[in-house]
Amino acid sequence: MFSPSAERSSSEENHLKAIYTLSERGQRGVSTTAIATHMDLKASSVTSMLKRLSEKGLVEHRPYRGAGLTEQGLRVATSIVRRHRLWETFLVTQLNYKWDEVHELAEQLEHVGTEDLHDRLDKFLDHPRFDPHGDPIPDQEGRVVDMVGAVSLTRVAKDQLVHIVGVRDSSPSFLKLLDGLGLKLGTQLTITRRFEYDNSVEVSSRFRNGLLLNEQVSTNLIVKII
Amino acid sequence: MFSPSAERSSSEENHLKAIYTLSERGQRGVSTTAIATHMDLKASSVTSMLKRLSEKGLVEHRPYRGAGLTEQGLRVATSIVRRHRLWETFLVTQLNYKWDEVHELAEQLEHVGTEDLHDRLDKFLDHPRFDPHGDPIPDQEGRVVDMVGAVSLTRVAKDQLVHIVGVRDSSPSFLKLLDGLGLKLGTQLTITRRFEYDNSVEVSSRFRNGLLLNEQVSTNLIVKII
DNA sequence: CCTAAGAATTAGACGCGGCTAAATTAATGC
DNA sequence: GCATTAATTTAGCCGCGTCTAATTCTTAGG
Repeated sequence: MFSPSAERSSSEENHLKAIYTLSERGQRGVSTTAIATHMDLKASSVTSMLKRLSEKGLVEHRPYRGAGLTEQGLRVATSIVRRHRLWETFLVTQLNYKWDEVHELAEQLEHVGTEDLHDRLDKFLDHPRFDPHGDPIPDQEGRVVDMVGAVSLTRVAKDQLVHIVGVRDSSPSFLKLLDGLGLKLGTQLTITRRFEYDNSVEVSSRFRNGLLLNEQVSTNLIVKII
Repeated sequence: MFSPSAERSSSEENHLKAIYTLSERGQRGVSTTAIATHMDLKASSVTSMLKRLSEKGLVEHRPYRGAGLTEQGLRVATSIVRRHRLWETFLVTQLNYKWDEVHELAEQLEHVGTEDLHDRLDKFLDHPRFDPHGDPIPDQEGRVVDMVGAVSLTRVAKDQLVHIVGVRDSSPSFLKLLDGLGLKLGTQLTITRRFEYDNSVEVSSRFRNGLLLNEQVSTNLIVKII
């Protein structure tokens, strides 16, 4: 019921991921050069890979005009991004790597094993919605927390009603802290006061008023305006 | 201070591992055919790899006479075995895989990343001495717990007299169970029957006959042939 | 001590995934 | 609307890691 799991090489998966990444900000039709630059390859190498991915039905390539992911290609790319972010989360939260040390490793681990492995890893990590860098982790169906309009709590104006959609720091200690404060995904709150002195904020939720959050905490809370 | 970490491919590492494995039971000088059979490759492929590994100083290859690991090759091979068994332990104890599902995955994971990653994984797992199959896990220096001939009870032949020298699972609940069964370090026993159905075994000790141990228990019992 | 069987190596091919250089197409400026 | 330039593709090469087929070495039997 999922990706036909036709054998894919690491390089193929990396190309799909690159197209995925580049088409997020940019428009449809990612240029060969853009992919090549992004992956530190020569354009000619990308062209031949696009041809192969096109034959596999993962990419739609109109020569000289750019490439985009097919429905199927999008599913694969999303899965790879998910794997990457899950491994980064694992490395940081379980193996005590620093957030800036994990990219290369995750880059390798993401190509190993089956979907099942990553579903188990996801479960083991308790279904994190954000990786250590604050990027959203797609779920099994490829859905991502809708980040449009999602910002760090520090960015929100006074009296604006928001709800928590994620955290930027998924360390157990931070999550434990939030737990202790009664803050969880979905909690609705408002900034009632801001203190310039240390950039701390006072927030109120339905359950609790006058909760003081220091800058570190508010920075790591991702919220969305309702 | 460790392996010069010259880039090694997965295939190179797998060849080293094969030579390592095959020279354990066998004598020095592993034949090309033995390696090829073990790895499901053609002999000619092995020959060319031996040549490459020889040039890298990891293998000593006397054409037509067989191959063996150099000092350096042995270090690398031991490291790969360590990585493999650590990943198997991780997959079983943390991701709830069954012991018979993890080999292929570990086979891939073992080639990823640095020594540091595996040292961290080792620490995370609390320095396990045995993998889920009861095979010993080499430490950072490549040393294996001094238990020549020590294996998981599951590996022991019927009617072979053994004694318990360790456990792989040192959780209170498991130790309590062993206590209840009258099994402790030093207890001598023999497998009297094996049941293919669920891989359980029936054992007899001096104090007790016809004790049925399920797979989980026998796997976690490390014994030594007397 | 010679030879035939079998093991091992060498020779030559191929696909992958990269590269360089040449050819081609699209786009831009005038 | 045409020429120049920039982007892209095509052609052809290379190393890795595999294979098959041909060749060479070792060895065991007689």
